[in-house]
Amino acid sequence: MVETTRRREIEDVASSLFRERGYSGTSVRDIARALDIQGASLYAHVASKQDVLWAIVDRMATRFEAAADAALEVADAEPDADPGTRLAALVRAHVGVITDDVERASVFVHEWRSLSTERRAEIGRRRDDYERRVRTLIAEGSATGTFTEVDPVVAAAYLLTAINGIVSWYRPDGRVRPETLADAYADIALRSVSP
Amino acid sequence: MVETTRRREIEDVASSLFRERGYSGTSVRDIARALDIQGASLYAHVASKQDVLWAIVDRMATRFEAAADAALEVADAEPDADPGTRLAALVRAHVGVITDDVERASVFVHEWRSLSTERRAEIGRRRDDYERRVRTLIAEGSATGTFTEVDPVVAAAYLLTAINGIVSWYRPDGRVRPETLADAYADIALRSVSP
DNA sequence: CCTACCGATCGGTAGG
DNA sequence: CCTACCGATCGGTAGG
Repeated sequence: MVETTRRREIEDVASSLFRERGYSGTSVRDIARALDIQGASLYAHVASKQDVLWAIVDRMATRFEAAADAALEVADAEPDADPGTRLAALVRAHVGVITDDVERASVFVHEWRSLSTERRAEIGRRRDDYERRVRTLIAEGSATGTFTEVDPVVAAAYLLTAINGIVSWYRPDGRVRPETLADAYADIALRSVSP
Repeated sequence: MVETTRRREIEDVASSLFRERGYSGTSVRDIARALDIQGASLYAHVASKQDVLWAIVDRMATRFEAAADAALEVADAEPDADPGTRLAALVRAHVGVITDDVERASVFVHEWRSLSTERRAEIGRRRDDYERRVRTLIAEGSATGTFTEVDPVVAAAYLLTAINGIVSWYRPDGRVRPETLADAYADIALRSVSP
């Protein structure tokens, strides 16, 4: 599957450039240059610049969804599963997806606005669904007294923008280890809704 | 000062477009069209597209700095000034600057990367200074036992990305009132570092 | 603030 | 994956 690895290389390079300069600020030639091929040659592998963006964003959306599903499933399997455990598991999973691939994660967080109208709408829906899960989780914790009384909409916005904000500063070769970060963020998040 | 108001109109329109489509995704003609003038006519008022971006970003940087200064000064004047009061005041001030002008704030948060090398470096320094103040505040609270023991770097990153994240979802005509938001955010922020 | 215009670059296609 | 090429648009200038 030469085709597949080349596509992946293109996505890697594009993610990195999109993160640095944005989708509009990155030309097809920029991507090609990073791969040591001619601009027009890129079209042997992709249909359009837009398709590259879509591949990155769609893949990451799926990854976030899957990670949340898996984390909540595990958390629910534990005998002492409460909203706190669930929220911590969700945060840890979300942070893990980001640190595992900051470049694509950054494109997902910031560049989905450059998607074509329909694709943008789809991602908008999926983001809404995801955010709704977080809100529900917080609302449940609030209702049972595990969490303090907060506006779930505001608290979820605070939480999600904080976590997604990792894409703006995290570097894999930096001082902060992924595991440490996941723990610290789960900790802060939990404390921020504690009574 | 006709010149000044026209410049302000240009900045208003540019902020709105830069927020929606990004600096690279916005053309000089887009800005001109929103003002009902010809693309080239814009150059009667501004030297370059880059200068418009700089005007917006520089103005907002100054506003954030001034708001933080004022808030901390007031907080320190109170007899029971402790790190908690100071942090709450800082958060409220920061949120206030954002809700007061989400469009420019959004450009400040997201588009400063499109600044020319030197200007980008200057804003980088000023952002670092600002972030350092937040870290110090958190570290002081940690040391005196007002706050829990946290990594000030990680906690400050969490806090600042959460607050700046307001630019990604806040709408002046939305459900959430600016004052309510400032209170709620100060509350969550304080709780997130409480023992 | 306008018209007329500039060279450079854009995303993408044709045809190998 | 390359060369050659396309029309459209880019930021910006000259000269009123």
